[in-house]
Amino acid sequence: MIDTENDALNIPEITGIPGGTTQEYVYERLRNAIMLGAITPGTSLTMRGIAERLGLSPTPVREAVRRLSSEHAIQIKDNRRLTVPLMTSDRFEELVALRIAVETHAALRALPYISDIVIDRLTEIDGSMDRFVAERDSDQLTLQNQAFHRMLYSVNPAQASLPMIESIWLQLGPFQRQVITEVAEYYQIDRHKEVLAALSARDGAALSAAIANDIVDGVLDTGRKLLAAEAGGEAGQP
Amino acid sequence: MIDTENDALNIPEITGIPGGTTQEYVYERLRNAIMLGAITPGTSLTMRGIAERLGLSPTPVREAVRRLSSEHAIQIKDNRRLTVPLMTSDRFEELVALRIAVETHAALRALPYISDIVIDRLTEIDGSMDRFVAERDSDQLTLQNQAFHRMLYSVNPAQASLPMIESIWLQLGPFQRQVITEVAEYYQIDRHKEVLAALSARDGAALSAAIANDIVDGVLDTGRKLLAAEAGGEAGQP
DNA sequence: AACCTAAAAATGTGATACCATTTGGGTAAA
DNA sequence: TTTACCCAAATGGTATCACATTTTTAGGTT
Repeated sequence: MIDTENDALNIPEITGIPGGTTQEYVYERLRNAIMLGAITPGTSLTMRGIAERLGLSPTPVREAVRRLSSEHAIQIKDNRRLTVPLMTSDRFEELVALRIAVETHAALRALPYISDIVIDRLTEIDGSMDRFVAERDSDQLTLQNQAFHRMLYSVNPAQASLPMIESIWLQLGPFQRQVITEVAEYYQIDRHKEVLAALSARDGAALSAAIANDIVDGVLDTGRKLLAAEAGGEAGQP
Repeated sequence: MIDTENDALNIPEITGIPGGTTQEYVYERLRNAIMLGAITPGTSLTMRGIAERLGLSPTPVREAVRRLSSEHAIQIKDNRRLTVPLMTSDRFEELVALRIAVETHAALRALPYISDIVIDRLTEIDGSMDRFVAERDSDQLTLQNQAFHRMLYSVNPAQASLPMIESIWLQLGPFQRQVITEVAEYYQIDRHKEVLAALSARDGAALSAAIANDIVDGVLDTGRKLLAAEAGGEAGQP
């Protein structure tokens, strides 16, 4: 019975959150597992199962699960079963549209605070992404891609939208990774370069368009293909 | 010592969440308290204090507090003290701008699904708001205003932005209520009527503008005045 | 053989107990 | 009077325990 959970939880150990609580550790570990697709959407888990698997008491696990549930990363079904929600075509389109809306907004709000130093750092991250593309390291690619966007939006000192953006990333998570894995070569048409150019020119309209293009090219198009393939090969939804 | 907490927690009893867990009850009750401004921003609370005040064990309280903390409705300071974050001018501007961005987006995504039945229901809610304006019942006014927006966005069956919108409401919460209380008469210039007109005409641009105007008139302008007054009379931030 | 039923195992939830850490206040010294 | 320090009280965190519900299994009935 718990064997299925064993399968779903063979997560790379978190490298060690320094002064964190156990509950934080569980949260980060589950979050990573979801992001990296280590928990196949649809498989059912139990809190006690996770606790036993991690050698912990149910208490901190329950808190972590509830947090993830309130971020819509985990579904608590009516019968006490936990699952990572399956992605449907409608939900996917909605999440991507929302991501574009919020991220272009965040980018525009960050633009007034952009400095050359920040542009340099962003360029650096973008450069490291090129290397990871060459090495086909999709985990690091995902990580650096997120770092790029996060740094851009965080330039705004009153930043309020980042938590929501991260929540969208999490919901799009298992998918986004799959997408990047399958079509890593796309990244050679690097939309981040357009973002950097728009930042240098302090051009809001161009920035907005570049962010939207980055999301569309990086997630939307390929995500649609994947969903279509899934629907063809195997029924994703009953 | 707990007297301060007593002061801050004289919350109207939740009218009874039917089959909910204790943790859910605490969450809803604290959430309401924050929304209605029953917890003065800045006053420090403790988990055990809240638990004792509510006659519960610390366990469900901690879970509820953590959830609220991850929604940025409660701040967990470094010294184990819980506070509702103080509103600053920058943060306020940022939250309102974000609210406009996300809510106009949500409205536009809902527009294709609008039916005459929905318009009727929205009109009904708007009518009840008029009555509450006359009665100066600002709590019900807040509630109905939220119901109006929530119903509009929920027409979209793949809705994904509502949780984020509610999170923004929560962060804006104590403030928003104060605003509505002070300037309830504003609502006679009813922007909701413009929203309804745009919906009837299935006019996206007009809808977007009407939602933005509703937020600007209802929150932004008066919120700015309030912040200015606070800054003048008493230092809100050191 | 199919279906209903009863017993047994397991699950989520909340209270309690225990521990390490922090806080606060009062005493002692300057 | 002020300042440094120390000890008791309180706090957050986790594990364990107890309980009500649910799920699963086994058995018996039609």
